[in-house]
Amino acid sequence: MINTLFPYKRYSFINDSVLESLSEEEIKYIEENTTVLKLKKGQVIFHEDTTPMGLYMIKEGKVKKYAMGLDGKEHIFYLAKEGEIIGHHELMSKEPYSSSSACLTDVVVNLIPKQVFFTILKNNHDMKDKLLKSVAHEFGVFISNSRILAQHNVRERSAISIIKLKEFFGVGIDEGFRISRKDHSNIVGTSVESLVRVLHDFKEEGVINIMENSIFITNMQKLVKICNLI
Amino acid sequence: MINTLFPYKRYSFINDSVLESLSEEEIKYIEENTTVLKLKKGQVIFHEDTTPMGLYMIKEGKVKKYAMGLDGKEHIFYLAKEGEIIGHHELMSKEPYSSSSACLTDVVVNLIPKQVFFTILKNNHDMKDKLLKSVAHEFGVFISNSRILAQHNVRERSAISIIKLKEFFGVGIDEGFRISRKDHSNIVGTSVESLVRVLHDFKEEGVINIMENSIFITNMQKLVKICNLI
DNA sequence: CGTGTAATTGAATGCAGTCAAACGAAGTGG
DNA sequence: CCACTTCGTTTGACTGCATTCAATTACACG
Repeated sequence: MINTLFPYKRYSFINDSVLESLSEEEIKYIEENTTVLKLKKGQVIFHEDTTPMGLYMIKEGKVKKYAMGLDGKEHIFYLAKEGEIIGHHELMSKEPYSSSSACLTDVVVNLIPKQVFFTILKNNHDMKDKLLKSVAHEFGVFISNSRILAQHNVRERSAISIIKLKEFFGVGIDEGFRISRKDHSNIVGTSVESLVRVLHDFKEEGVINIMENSIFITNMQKLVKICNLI
Repeated sequence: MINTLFPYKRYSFINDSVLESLSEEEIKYIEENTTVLKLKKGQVIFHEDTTPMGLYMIKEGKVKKYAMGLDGKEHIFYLAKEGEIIGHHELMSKEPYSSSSACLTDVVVNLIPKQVFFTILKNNHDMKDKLLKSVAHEFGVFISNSRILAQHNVRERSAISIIKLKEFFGVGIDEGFRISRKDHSNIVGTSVESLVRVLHDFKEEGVINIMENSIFITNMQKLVKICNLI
């Protein structure tokens, strides 16, 4: 709802929580069987191609989901934050992780062992429905992302990323967000240098401002126009 | 299982059927409430941004799922064939279609009205599980596709597409498959001209052959190498 | 204060897209 | 049956966006 000009929902990283359907009892059961992990910025939560141990609930911090490229370059396709769960796709499809997850900030996660997860899922059909709905929704978001990657140039993708990141970091008006150029360029799907050049242009054009490495949007309307969406 | 050198499963279009869990009774119920549609090559099954009416079961033929780009160019991200269902994501997420579907060949589909689908889903938890598993699996495939698009060049993506298409069309050794350059280029994510040039190169290098517009793989090992995967 | 990492800027290369035109196949109507 | 049209495919030439390599500047941290 940040901006009615931007087709927000379909392009957003944001996902509804599927954990609302849990009863008091189930929450208690989960809490008793959960391991709390405190992770530092940069640490990997799980690695691509490994076997899922359970489900991760993010309690604090921001997380990136990415796939490793040939040259060691990361392809970041999803950002998750407090309240979201990660690793549920692979748990459900009973396949190895198709991607890796790592911490963008210091993070606190709860690891729910897979037996616990499946026990709850077995009885809680409401949660099953929510999961189904959630995954199906993410699918639509993913299609949008994929299309953006295929059909927009670096300048447009960068503009889109800035709006999505502002929303993701949940910053208000007159607030900026901070992300490394490397992570940012891996979200946009370009090189660090190309991103830097585009950011430079945006600054010159008066659509953003960069202070202490934080990005501030100064002209949202113009930025949305640059996205060239719809 | 076409070729052990190619990391087949994770990149394939192929998806398990979720319809196996249906009982005799349920199949009868579906058949009584189903509309059979006969569609010509090129016809659209459903349009992006419209409201789902139901679920489509493909009885005969091949179907492309795609999203429209700015310039009217299609971005094809999934191919489906006999036995598969399409439109289930949007039905489950209760959102408008996030993509369009059209016929690559003449097609026969069964349209199962959404009430019928939901009635069955309500009682058949096994099918719900299978759907969940299916969508979660497709998600992994999708991540792979997205990564390929982001990190491989046109030559590599073309090679990958040829192997996937051979598998999709289910042709044996010494058999070719036929697809228009336009559709093919929209799968690869490039222009028609660029694809043609790459195909020309592949032919000269002896990895494929083109006869009567059908593509034959003549040196799979070399083709896999060109993919530059893993 | 020095050292390593991140960010920025410059220069050069090349991949792939666009535009334009030729060619081939298939279908239409006179 | 042939001229005509239309559509799909192919090839050529040109252009430009974005990557890569290289060098410099800014910044964080011990």
